[in-house]
Formats: sequence, C-alpha cells, structure tokens
Amino acid sequence: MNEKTASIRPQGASRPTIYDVAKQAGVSKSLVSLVLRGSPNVSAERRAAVDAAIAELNYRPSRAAAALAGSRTGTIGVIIDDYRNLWFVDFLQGMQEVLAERGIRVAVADRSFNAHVDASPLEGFLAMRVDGIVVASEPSPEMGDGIGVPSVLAGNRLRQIPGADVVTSDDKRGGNLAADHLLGLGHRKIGHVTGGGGSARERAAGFVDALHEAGVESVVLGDAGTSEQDGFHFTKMLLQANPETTAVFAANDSMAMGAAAAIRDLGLRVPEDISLLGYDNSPLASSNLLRLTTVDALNLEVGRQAGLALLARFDGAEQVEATCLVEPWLVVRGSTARVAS
Amino acid sequence: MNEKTASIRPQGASRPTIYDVAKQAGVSKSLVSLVLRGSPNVSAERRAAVDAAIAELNYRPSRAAAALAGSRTGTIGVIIDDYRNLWFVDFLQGMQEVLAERGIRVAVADRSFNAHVDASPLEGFLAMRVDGIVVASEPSPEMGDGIGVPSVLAGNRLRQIPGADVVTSDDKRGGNLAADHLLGLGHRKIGHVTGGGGSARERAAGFVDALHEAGVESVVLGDAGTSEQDGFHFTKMLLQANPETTAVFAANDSMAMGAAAAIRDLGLRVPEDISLLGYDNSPLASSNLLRLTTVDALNLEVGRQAGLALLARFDGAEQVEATCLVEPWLVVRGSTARVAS
DNA sequence: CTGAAAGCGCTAACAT
DNA sequence: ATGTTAGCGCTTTCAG
Repeated sequence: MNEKTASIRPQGASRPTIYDVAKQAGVSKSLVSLVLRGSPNVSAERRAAVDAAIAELNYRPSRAAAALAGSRTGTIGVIIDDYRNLWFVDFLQGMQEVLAERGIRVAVADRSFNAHVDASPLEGFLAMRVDGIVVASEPSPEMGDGIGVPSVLAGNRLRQIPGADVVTSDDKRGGNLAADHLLGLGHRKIGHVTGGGGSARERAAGFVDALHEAGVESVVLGDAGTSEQDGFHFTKMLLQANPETTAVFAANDSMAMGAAAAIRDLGLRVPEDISLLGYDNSPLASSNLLRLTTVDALNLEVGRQAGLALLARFDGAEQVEATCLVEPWLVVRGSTARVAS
Repeated sequence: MNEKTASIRPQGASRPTIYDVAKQAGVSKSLVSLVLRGSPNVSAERRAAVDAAIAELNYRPSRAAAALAGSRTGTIGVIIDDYRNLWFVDFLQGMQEVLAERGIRVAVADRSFNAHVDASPLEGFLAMRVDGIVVASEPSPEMGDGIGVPSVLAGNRLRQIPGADVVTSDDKRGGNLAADHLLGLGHRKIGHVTGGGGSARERAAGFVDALHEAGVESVVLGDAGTSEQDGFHFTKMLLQANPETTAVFAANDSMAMGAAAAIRDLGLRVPEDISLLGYDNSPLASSNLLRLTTVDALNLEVGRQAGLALLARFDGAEQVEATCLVEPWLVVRGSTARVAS
C-alpha cells in the first residue's frame, strides 16, 4: 500500500481515531493526546513518530470528543447585532490577536443566527458549552440575570449584564473630539444627526457638552435608526429648518453618507458650505467619494481589551464588572474646513 | 426549595444532564432523548412531564455529547472570503431559510478565521465534524482533491472542487443585462472597470459579448482588486484616455462608488455626462448619494439553491457536480440616462 | 411505547 | 516520561 492509498479512507471505514494514531506510531493513546495538546513532557522522537502517524492517517481530532471529555471547549462565542454593521470586523480581529496566543477559538453569531434551531444565539453558544461569551450587541432580556459563563459586554449599551465586564470605545470622548475640531475651525452654527443606540447617545452627549462649554448651542435631530436613509432624512430636515448651519456631525459614517446626499440635494457643497463629520472611520469614510473627516473608535483595540478581559476572568480574576474605556482618535480628511468668514 | 432556587445551580455543581431530567420527570434517559429530538412515539403526558423537567432544571442538551454519540452534528459550515463583502449576508439568509426546516444549523468562518488555532477554516469545520460544507469563496489549494463531506461551491470561481455542486448567480447574463440597458439608452462609447475574480470575469465576458454583438466596442480596464479605490483609479484612467466615453459599467457597487468619485473629480456629472452602472444591488446602490442603477444577483435565491443542493446530497442524490444558475435582475435607479444627443 | 446497556473519541487523574 | 483506567453526556440498538 503506497502513501496515496493510505491517506484515502475506503467507503464505509470510519475516520481514524486517537487509537489508530497510537497504534501506527507505536505508542499509547494518552501519549498521542499529550502531543495533540503540546505537552512539554514528550520526547522529541515520540513526538515525531506521532506527528508522522497523524499525517499518514490524515487524522483530525474530534472537537466533540475533546469538548465532552475535557473541562473546556477552548471556544468563546461572540454575539453581534448585524453582519452589516462592520465595526465588528476590526473588533473580532483584535480579539483573535489576543486569544490566539492561548489557542482559543472564536465563534460568531448574529442576532437572527440559526433562529429556527436555537432559541437565541446565546442559547446556541451555551449548548455548545463555550468557555466565555462576548456580547457585542444590545443585551437581550434573557441576559438580565447574567450569563452562566465569563462574559464581557462590548460597546456602549443601554443595559448592562450582571457579572459582565464592559469594554468600549469612549464615545463621549469621541463626541468631544468632534466638537473641538469643529469649534477650532470656527464653526458656531452646528447640527448633529444621531440615532437611538447606547453609542449614539454617548456621542451626542459628548458633542453637545463640549459645544455647550464653549457657549455654542447645537441642533440635535434623530430617531432610533442610524442608517444612510436616516442620515439623509434628518440632515435635510435640519438644514431646511436651520439654513444658517455651517457644520453637521453624524453619529456614524453611514449617516454621514446620507447627510452628504442631503447637502448635495439642497444645492450645497462639502466642505465649502457645510463641514461634514462622521464617526467610525469605516471604508466609507476613506472612500474617494466622501473623504470624510471622522472619529476612529479604534475597534481593533477595543477587541484586544475585550479579549484580555475575558482571559483575566479565565485566570480567576474576581474584579466585579470592570469597565475599560478605549480612547478614540480623530481622522481629518477633506470633508471639514474652516468656516467661511 | 422554591422554584427560584431550583433553577440556580450552586457553586461547584455541574450542569444538569439528561439523567437529572429523566429522574425529575420520572422517566428513563432514552425517553428524554426521544423528546429532545421530537420523536412522534412519545405520549403527550410524558412529553409534558419531560418539558416541565427541562424548564425546571434549566437543562440544555450538550451539543458535544450529541455529536459524539450521534451520526451527524446537524451543522454545516460556510466558508466566506471576507466579512466586508456583504453579498454573503443575503446568501446566508437564503441558506438558513431552507436548512431551518430540517433543523440544520449553520456556522460561518472567513478565510483568516481562527487562523492561529486551525490550519484553515476547512480544517476547523472538519474537526467539528460538520455534515456539509459550503465554499462561498475562491477554493483553496487544499480543496483540490475534494472535501470529504457533501459540499457545494457558491459563486463563479476560477477553480472547481471535485465532487462539489456549483450554485451561482448567472454573472454572464448579468453582464448582458447591463449592456442591453446601456445600448437601449443609446450609449455607444462605453467603458467597463473590472476585477480579478471569477464573478468579475463572467460579468465582463457577458458585457463585452453583448456589446460586441451589437457592433459596439468597449474599453475594459482593471486588475486584481475590486475595491472602491480600484474603481476610482481605473475609471479615472479610462475616462482620461477615452474622453468620448458616455457610460461606465463597474463590476460591483463599491467600484461604482469609486467610479462616481473619479467622474466627479474630472468635472463630469452622473448621469448627465456619464451613465454609471453597478452590480450587486448593495446598500451602497440604494443610498441617496448614489441612487445607482445596478444588477441584482439575487443572492438570497442563490443561498436557497445552495441549501437545496446540500439537502439533495444529504438525501443521497448522486448527481455529479450539478450546476445551478440563478437569473440576475436589473434594478434601474437614477445613475443611468439616455445619452445626450 | 419504554427501559437497559453499550459505546462515540477523547481527556485527566492516576499509576508506573 | 509513558501507559492505564475511568468516565464526559448523549444516541442507539435491542429487549421488554
């Protein structure tokens, strides 16, 4: 039997198990298990023999068996709101950077994920026996009594989760940055279009507070939504009701895109007539079409901190509901300019 | 002990098992298992007793144990390219619609997912013992010999996977639609900015073929990338080299957004000077800023068909590498207009 | 329709 | 440093 046929399992034969690997390598099953989990207490030659056998048999450890026998699954679940809200992409990458070093896997689910099979993404993850949960969306009612496993809540939210740490970008500070930037450019007639979430609320508060401190009043408009359509609608209303406005701050880049459309439709130009400021530093902001000045929430760093918070819990840290605030950053592009004198 | 305390597990106590449920309900373990999987051979009263016990104990079946003992995991894996390519969102929803009826769960991974833990997303899914795999990205070399489980390849790709069915939107037909629309509006000097993937290649072929058949030659520009930046860059080049151009077709909506920026930067207007056509019918296309005429690939339907193909394989269909083509649809918005006479 | 018994493939505590 | 022995919590025959 040559190498090729050895790696092809004939019809009906079941997958190779840790047993087969042990036999092939001439060692015991537990030695194979040790090699699999990278134990240092294995001689180099034995390890080599096991690795060779694994390759030869095309062996793949069964996650189910490992999960059942072991005390941990090595997997943490991340619950996001909507795949279309791309902030989670950087967040996830930051988390993985931190968790990868400990060999921890990440699983993602959005709110409606497998809705017809599991009662909720949380139920799904708990049935999976994840070692921890990151809630990167508004907490659902079922989380009201806490989650049974180490958990962190990511982002500014309207509710908290008992027992969960909170890691978030400092949205209020981001609002400050936006206000300071516009004030520094000489703007005094400023509007803000916002939405209904916890982040939007904080951003608005930081923005309005900073303006107020400078003795500048602002017009704030918005509803629950934070889409491009909402940005379009409310910016149009805002500019029609306040024609003297020289700058608009939107709660996120999508809303800023809508704002840009509203501004254009009213026959005005960015930034000559209206300075436009977004939030998130999404691909939209760096697009050639918008070249948007925006606040970068540094979601990569938020993800890292969320990962670290979870690891601290795994290591037995008992700090109760710690909060970690990541400093946002202003990215200046071409959509803001000194106010026309 | 009241109900409240009964549902709270004291420190150190392990999760309730099927055993505890059986005892609580006064039945055997296997009866509980039958109830769990919705067997019809269970009397209504016994079922009620079991359900009550499950609720009382806050019992959650262990997926790991079920997977290990059973013959299937009830989970299929979907491998996508990048979370930022939002076409997968509709695709996923279509799949879930179809798979939900059979109680099948879906797990998603992008190319770099858990890269430091698993060798590849495919490895990760196989270790998880998924029942099937949907590859919604360009196949990786490791798939060259086929995947050991039922699999379907979604989208137009440069390579195939032995043994996998193919389900895709008919991108060539979409290219035809785009060309016919522009020809119908009287355009004769037409440019196309494209990218390197299998879909882009098909779209370009369909577009160029249809124009050619009408006796119209087109200028096609592009490289590997399909981002907004690429659309910007190549549209700029195209229009500078061919100032007589009256219409531009972009391989996707992001590229079209870049094209819109290039057109604006050259002092031209959409659609008065240049008609602009995108592809995907993404949120970008329906934005107020672009109001883009675009081709809708009907990814929801593609997802449904992919789910059905997988189910057919599960049911033992032996059709070898069937191909399913979904008809795309043109969505007309404000970015295209009759050519100026 | 129901109960008893035998594993699924692994980990972990224990012996060597 | 390596082998032995119990299970992990469920599904699945097989008898009642």
